Amino acid sequence: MPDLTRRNEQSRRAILDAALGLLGDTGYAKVTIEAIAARAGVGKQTIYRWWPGKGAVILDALVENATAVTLPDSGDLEADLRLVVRATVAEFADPRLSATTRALTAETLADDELAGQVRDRLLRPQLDAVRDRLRAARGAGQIRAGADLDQAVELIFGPIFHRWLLRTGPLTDGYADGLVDHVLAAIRP
Amino acid sequence: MPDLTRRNEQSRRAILDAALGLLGDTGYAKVTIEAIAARAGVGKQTIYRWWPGKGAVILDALVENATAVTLPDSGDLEADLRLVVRATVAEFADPRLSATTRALTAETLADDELAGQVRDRLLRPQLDAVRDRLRAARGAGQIRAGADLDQAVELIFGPIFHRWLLRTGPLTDGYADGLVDHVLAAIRP
Amino acid sequence: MPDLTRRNEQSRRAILDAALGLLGDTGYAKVTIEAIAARAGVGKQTIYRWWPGKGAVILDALVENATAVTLPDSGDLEADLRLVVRATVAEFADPRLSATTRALTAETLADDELAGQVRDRLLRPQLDAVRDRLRAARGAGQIRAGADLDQAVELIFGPIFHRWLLRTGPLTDGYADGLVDHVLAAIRP
Amino acid sequence: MPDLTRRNEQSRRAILDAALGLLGDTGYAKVTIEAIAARAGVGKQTIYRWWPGKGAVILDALVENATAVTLPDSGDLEADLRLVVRATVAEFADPRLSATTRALTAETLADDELAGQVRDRLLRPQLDAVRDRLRAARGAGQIRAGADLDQAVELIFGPIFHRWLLRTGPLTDGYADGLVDHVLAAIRP
DNA sequence: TAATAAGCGAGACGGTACGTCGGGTCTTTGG
DNA sequence: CCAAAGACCCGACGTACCGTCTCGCTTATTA
Repeated sequence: MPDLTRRNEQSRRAILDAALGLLGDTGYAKVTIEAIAARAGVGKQTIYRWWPGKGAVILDALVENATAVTLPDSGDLEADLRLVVRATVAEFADPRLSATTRALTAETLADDELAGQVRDRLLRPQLDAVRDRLRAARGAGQIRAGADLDQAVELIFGPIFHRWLLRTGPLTDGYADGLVDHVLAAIRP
Repeated sequence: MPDLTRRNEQSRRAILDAALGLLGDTGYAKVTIEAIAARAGVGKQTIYRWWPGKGAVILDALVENATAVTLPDSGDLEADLRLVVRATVAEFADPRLSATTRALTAETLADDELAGQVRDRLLRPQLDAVRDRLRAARGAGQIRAGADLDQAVELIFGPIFHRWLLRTGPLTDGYADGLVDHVLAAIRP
Repeated sequence: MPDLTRRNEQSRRAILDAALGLLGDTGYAKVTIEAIAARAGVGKQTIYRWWPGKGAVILDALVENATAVTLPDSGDLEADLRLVVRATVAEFADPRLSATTRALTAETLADDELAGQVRDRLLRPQLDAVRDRLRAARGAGQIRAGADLDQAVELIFGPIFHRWLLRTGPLTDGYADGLVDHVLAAIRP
Repeated sequence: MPDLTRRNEQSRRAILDAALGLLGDTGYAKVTIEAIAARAGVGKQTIYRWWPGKGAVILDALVENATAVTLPDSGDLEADLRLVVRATVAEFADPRLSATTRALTAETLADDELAGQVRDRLLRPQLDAVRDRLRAARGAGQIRAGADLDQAVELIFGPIFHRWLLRTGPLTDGYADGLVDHVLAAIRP
């Protein structure tokens, strides 16, 4: 196994940048290990040495660029939720960002190990942030005492994901607000 | 464009059966056009003549085998919903059925045209059946008058999809029931 | 076996014309049974019903269009030979005519039966005409009494074929005349 | 363009050997790039990387195995020529060797570039050796001073080729000797 | 003058090979 | 000993033709 201390940081960055660049420029189908290597000016082996496959590279690239998610706690649960949900919906609606998610989801479907990594390293922070905000709201009595917070979180993000994958409707602020309304109705005391 | 009347029904069936068989026996990665053709005892061209790609073949195979979905209307909305949701959750939990869904979802991510077909021909009937049941319930005053039924439907299926894709929790009857509770809470008067 | 009396003359002509047309227009590589059928506005089966393969079609087309060869007998053997040899050389030098010969030769290399047909139906008349002229010359004492006329004929056409296939030199009147000189030197008394 | 220094010599040899082996064992029609690759235990790409097509592979194989041709100069031109011509005729008569020549000739007919290569790399040495011997003979006054040596060479090999392609007669020692007689008669002083 | 048989255009069919692409591994050469 | 470069074996891609096989339709005998 390779010695992490000898890893070339320049190559690492070039590979991650190339992966994201290709995703944005040419679409998911054209993103191959060979293309990443070529765009990064790197040998294929240098990719295989440090990552198990294309999906892992993309995941690393996204995790690297992901900004820490922190939900505001203004005291007004509805307003706070509206903020995250609108942001999330906008992200899925953006073709650029959507492309990377699409790519990663595709890899995920054929690779259980990767699926776990994506869940834990990329999505969990986001989901946990929302759950923590809900927990605070529950403490404040704005939510039913017995409400299952994990399920509440999925009640928010599941429909977005569903609508994005199936294109069953628009991904707009209006949609986001409606979703928040429904979810709140489900968990309020 | 090929003349539909001259199509060989035997080959058509053999191809769809081969596609499903391979998905069940060897897993998604091994399902290639070449393998389907070989297993069906058919020339590759016969597949390309009638389908644009692997995804379309799988879709046709699933649509062909799909049983018409009809929701019971026992008058008890909660009981009726519990039934569908439990069934859906069980389907996603079953490794065999899950494999085909996984395969189709992967193709979907790289092919917008196919995505639309999957939505309209495979999922819509299921989603519409649920929506119709909800409409009846709304007529009976069991649901808020102003409730958005489409969003309600997504509120049900979205979380299941999400949990299935991300493996964030078990897909059990208990989960199904909890989900129904939440959704009902969101849309009841 | 097909009934010759019911053969459609129009189709037969269309096929032969299409074969020659394709050879002239698109080059040998593009001449396929499918292309011939398409250009002739004919079903593939109509070709396979009457000919064993592409080579046989081309052969028939050439035989049909071939003009009867008759060598003049002016009494002057050298002049008479010069005439045929110049004509033959010119034929091989012409890109259009050369293309069909090339195609036929290629088929010949993979099909012994066809090779015999080409020899007997297409070339023999030409070769025999020259041999007959030589026989007359031998009678007139212009050629050695014991000369092998068949070999003499090959001595004329062999080098032309060789030079044409291998492109070892130009195919001009000058070349033709030089060849005649050499051959005559070989067989004169 | 590929880097010649990195070429795998083992693969190269295996490919050439496989090509010749297939030609000998199964006949020309079965010699495909796929078959060569399979028999050589090599990826198809490795063939396409280094050769433009089947013909070029066969040519290389033949050139590699060709023994340097050197004509003896015993002082007796007739005896020396008889030797080469008999050997050449025997080569064309041998079904094994004939098969490769047939294959190469067929490729040649559809590929001008290859035709030039065959001429220059495979046949020229043979032809030049004979021409050199003739030149020596001319120096010794055994041949007409003004004789065109190139044409003389074609006068020898052309008829052999012609007879081989058209199967107009047997390829025996007797034929070879008769041919030498005629050619010598044509160029003697 | 029907009926019946063949040829016909069309093109789907099971195949084989094509030439290309990308996967993941291995090797060479140079910091 | 990492990294670039890229050759290697492999497997699948989508395409082109092969030669065979139905399909209806037309066209000529034969009853």
